[in-house]
Amino acid sequence: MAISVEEQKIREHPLLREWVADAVRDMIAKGKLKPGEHICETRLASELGISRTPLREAIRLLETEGFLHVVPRRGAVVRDISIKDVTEIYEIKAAMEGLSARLAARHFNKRDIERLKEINNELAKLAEKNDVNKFFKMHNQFHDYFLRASGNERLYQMNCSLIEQIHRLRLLSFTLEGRFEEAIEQHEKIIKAFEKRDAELAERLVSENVMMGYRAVTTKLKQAKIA
Amino acid sequence: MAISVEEQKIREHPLLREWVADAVRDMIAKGKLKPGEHICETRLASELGISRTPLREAIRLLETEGFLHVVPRRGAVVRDISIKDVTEIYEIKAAMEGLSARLAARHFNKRDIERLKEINNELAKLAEKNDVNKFFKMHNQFHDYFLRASGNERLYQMNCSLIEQIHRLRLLSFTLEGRFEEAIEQHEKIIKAFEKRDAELAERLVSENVMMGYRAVTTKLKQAKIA
DNA sequence: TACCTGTATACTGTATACAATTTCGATTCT
DNA sequence: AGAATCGAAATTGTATACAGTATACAGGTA
Repeated sequence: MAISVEEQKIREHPLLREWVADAVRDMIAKGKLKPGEHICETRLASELGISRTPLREAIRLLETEGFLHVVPRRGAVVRDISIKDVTEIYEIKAAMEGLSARLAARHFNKRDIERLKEINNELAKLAEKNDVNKFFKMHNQFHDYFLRASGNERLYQMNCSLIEQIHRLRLLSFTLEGRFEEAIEQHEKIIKAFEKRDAELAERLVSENVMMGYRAVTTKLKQAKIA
Repeated sequence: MAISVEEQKIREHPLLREWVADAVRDMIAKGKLKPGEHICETRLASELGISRTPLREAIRLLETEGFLHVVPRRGAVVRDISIKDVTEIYEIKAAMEGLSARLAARHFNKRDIERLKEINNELAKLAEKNDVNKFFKMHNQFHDYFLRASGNERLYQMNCSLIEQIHRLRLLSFTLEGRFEEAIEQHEKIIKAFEKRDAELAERLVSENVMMGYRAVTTKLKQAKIA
C-alpha cells in the first residue's frame, strides 16, 4: 500500500525545507516546472501542502545550487540550462575532479585500486546488458571514489552540488553509441595511472575523462534542441 | 550626522536577508560571534532589530557559504576554521584560479596585460607605503581580473564565496615580512606567461601563487594559535 | 493610434503566532 | 554520590497575517 505524502515528508527528511528542495528539483528535472517559468510561492506551497516559510528556505538553497534565479521582489524563475552553463560547469568539474585524483593518488593503496577495478568490471557487465540507469549509477561511484578519497570534504560537496544541475543531461548522454566502452577504456587508463602512483597523470586523465563527458552531453543537447 | 541603522538596512541592501547575512558575517569576522557558539534565532533577531524570518533565510545562505553549521532542530553554530579547512579551501582555490588563468589566457589582449601591469605597479607603490589594507584590496583586484576574464561566471562566484571564509586570515597574512615583495615578483612572472600566451604556464604559476598564499596564511595561523 | 496614468490585483518581504522538539535542572531512586 | 527520570523553559520548525512592491489593465490624453 502506498504511504501518504504526509508520511513521506517525514520519513526521508526530518526537515520540510529539504523535502521541498528535493521535490522542486524533481519537478524541474521532470519538466513539471519549465525553464523561465515563474514560481508563485503561494500557489506552489499550497500545491505541496505546506506553508510558504519552508518553501522560501528551499528556494534560497535552490538559488545557490543554480536551479533558480531570484530577482528581489519579483520572485524566483526556473533557470534554463544553456550550452554556456554546461560549458562553465564542466570546466569547473574537470578541474575539481582532476584535483581530487591528484590528491587521492597520494595515499591510494592496493585495496583502493582493487575497488576501482571491481567497479570498472561491473561497468563492463552493465554495458553488455545495456542498462543505462545502473551503468550511470555505477559510473558515478567510480568518480565518487577518488573525490571522497581526496580527503577534501568541500571538494566532494561542491562537486556534488555542481553535477546535480546537469544530472539529467549526463544520464541522457549515456544513451550515445559507444559511450559505455569509451568510459570503461578511459577508466582503465586512470587506474593504471593510480597504480603507477603518477598523481599528475591521474589528474590529467581524469580531467580529460570529464571533458569527454562534456562532449557527449553537448552532442545530446544539440540533438535535443534540433528535435 | 549619522544615519539610523534602520535606514542603513535599506540603503545598501534592498533585502533584509542580505543585510543580515552581511551583519552576521561581520560579527563572526570581528569575533563578536565566536567559533562553536550557538546562535539563538530569537535573541539575535531582536538584537538586529528584525524578525526571525529574514534571519533564518540568511542562516541558510551562511550555511552553504560555510560560516555556520546547522543541525536540524538544534540550530546553527559558528563554524571554527581549522588548518584542515584552510587546506581544503586553498587546494580548491589553487585549482580554480589556475583554471581561470588558463581560460583567460586564451583571449587576453594587450589591453588586459597593460591593466595587470598597472595593478602590479600600484601594488609596488603600496608596498613602499606599507599599506596592508590597500595592498590587500589591490591584490584581490589582480586575481579578480583573470577570474572575471575567464568568462566563467560560476568560477568567479564560487571562488568569491570560498575566499570570503578566509578573508580575515588572508588579510592578516599580508603583515608577514617579505610577503608584499614575494607576491609582486610572482605576479610579474604570471604577467610574462600571459604575454607569451602560454596558458599552461599561467595556470601553473597562478596555482603556485595561491599555494604560496596558503603557506603565508598557515604560518600566521600557527603564530596566532601559539600566542 | 500611441502613450501616459491611476487603480486594482497579485505576489513577495517581513512580522508574528503556534506547534513540536530539545535542553537543562530539580528530584528521585539505586 | 551518581544515574535516571520527569517537567518546565527555551529554542527551532511551521503556519499565518500583514505590509509594501510590482504587474496588468482600463481609461484618459495628446
